[in-house]
Amino acid sequence: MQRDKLPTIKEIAKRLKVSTSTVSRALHNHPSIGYITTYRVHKLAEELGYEPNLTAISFKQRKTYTIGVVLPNLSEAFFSTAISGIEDFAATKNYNVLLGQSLDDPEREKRIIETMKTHRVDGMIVSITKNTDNYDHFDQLTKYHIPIVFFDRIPEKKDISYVACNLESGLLQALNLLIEQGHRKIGLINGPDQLIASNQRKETYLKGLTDNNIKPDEKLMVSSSLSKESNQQATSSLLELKDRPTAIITFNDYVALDAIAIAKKHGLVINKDVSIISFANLPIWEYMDNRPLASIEQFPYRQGEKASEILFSFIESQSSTDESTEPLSNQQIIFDSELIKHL
Amino acid sequence: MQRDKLPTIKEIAKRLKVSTSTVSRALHNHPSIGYITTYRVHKLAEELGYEPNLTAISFKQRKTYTIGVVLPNLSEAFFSTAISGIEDFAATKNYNVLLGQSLDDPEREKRIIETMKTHRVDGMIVSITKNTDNYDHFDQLTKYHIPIVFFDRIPEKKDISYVACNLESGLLQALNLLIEQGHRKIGLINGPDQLIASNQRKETYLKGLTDNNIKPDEKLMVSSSLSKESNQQATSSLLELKDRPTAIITFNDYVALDAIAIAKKHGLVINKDVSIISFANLPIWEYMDNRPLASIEQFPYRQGEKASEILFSFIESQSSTDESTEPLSNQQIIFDSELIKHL
DNA sequence: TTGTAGGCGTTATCAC
DNA sequence: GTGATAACGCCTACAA
Repeated sequence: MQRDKLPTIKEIAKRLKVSTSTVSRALHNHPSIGYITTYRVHKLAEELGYEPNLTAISFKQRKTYTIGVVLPNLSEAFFSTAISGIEDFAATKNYNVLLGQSLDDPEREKRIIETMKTHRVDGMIVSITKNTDNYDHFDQLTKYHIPIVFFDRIPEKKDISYVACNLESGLLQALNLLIEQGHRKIGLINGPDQLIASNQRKETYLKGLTDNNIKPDEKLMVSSSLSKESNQQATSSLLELKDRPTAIITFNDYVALDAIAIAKKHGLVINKDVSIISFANLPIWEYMDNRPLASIEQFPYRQGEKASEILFSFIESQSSTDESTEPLSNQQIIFDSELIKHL
Repeated sequence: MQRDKLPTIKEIAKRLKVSTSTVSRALHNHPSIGYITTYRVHKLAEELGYEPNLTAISFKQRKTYTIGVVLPNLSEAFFSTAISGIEDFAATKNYNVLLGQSLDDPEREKRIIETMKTHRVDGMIVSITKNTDNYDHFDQLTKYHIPIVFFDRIPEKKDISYVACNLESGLLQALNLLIEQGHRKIGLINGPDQLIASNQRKETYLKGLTDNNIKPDEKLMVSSSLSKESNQQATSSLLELKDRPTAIITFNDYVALDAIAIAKKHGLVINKDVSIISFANLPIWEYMDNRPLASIEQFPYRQGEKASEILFSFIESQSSTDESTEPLSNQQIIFDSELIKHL
């Protein structure tokens, strides 16, 4: 009962009184198999409702037709959009996507990577945890020849492939826009110091100001741990300066939400008394009344697509029988962020 | 090079001059294996960095330790939250999650279901497409003894397991709240007629009104295809009635966003001139100035958890060797929605 | 054009 | 306690 056998290649072979290899080849339309045989096999397969057993194929071929995707958090629009891009691309290759959420917990991340490794995924796309500082579990993957493409949150490590977004372009556009509009005191609410993302923002911010002959003011640069309270406090500290900024650039949209709320509490009118520009992760600013002047867009969907594209180039090169081709070298793709104004 | 062999049970056996069966048993701490042997096996396995090959195990055991999850759209907060619940639960069982997005395209849904079937997932959680009207691909799953739990968007079909949310409770609370506040002309912007979800809303709406001795007014009930334009048009049609509603209940938050925008264009003050209540799918109303008075919450995370729980009860009952236990019967769980006021 | 046979890594059923 | 062996479903040299 439990074991009412599903049709297999063997079954078809038996009924047709041919060998399993013939059936296998016929099903793959191997040219060496005669037309009639091929036809009969296909026909019977159809009748029996035969479907190849991928677990057997995976086992035999050492390929699972599955990629693993590990992201910090699916509930962030940035990541859920990215995974759409990944999933779409994988679908075109007839691949499935094994999903894991690290929830920014390095231990959990490690566990996920490991179970995906035992699943023998053909490749992985990973956006690391905020706190990942040990990359051993990633190195382990090379042992299994599992290619990995990092994405957005990438480790500080040489010889890896990744897709990320260059915050510089968008941020410089943002600064230019603000400066054009006459702003001279432009604040920055940055993220935690240990994040690369924070450093990038800070450096570009400094560069953008000095390029425009504005002397950066230490007091205008604050950090937030990205909790709501911290965001609010950072905003307050800026707005309560006796020489308060007339524009603020925030680490991301969530910070912007809190900043906007606090600014309003201070009786300020958004984008009039204080202009806000932030790094995009929300899809619905258009619906909000008090929204940033503009967002620095990072194109998560396209990034996801691109990461998949690179990953599949590895996967496909691996399975190419051509032994002579040398291994593909790592690729680092950096998208330019872009300033999108909210009208 | 390509084939630098990974350590296997066989390798360990050879080195230790024992049989593979001994190694296998030792690794599982089988009681019949001597303490010393067990120890030596574990030690060598560790040294070699042995890791079980799940593809082989899946093949042999007819279990993949993977569940498939098919959702219409990950970029909707409702679903991305739900999948968190599913993923968390699966993780406790050491299961992986194979993800597919149907994007509300029945063809795509069918394809996903099929590839998951060939992957031999141990079970599936599915929220069907808006347009799914053929359930053959689901029936196919029973052939492979793949249990399936439907979730939120469930097919009209007997003998299935599902987890869904009873909209009635929350919607009645919403109506009561509005009526308490003195509203008598309460509009409904519903979704497409063919959706069960729309019918449920409509029926409950009618019931809520009549229970409160308010005679439903056909003109106050409109439908939207859920596109932005359609939402706007539906809202306008309500607001331009000479006897316009003083409160509107919308099909979901996205409709509410459009409705609010249009209401403002009509010069109305939200929740003063016209109160809005909607079915929740957005996480960030708290940041918005013009937000609904309240949302009808459907607890996606908990629903996802519950769906997983049911699914795993099936999965685990299947693998129980006890032949005598009769198959678990289907379960239908219905959560109560709840009205959450936005202060 | 088709068949034979071996093997992928693991577990399970017998034996001993 | 431990070992031999078959089996899971499929693919692929190698033969014929």
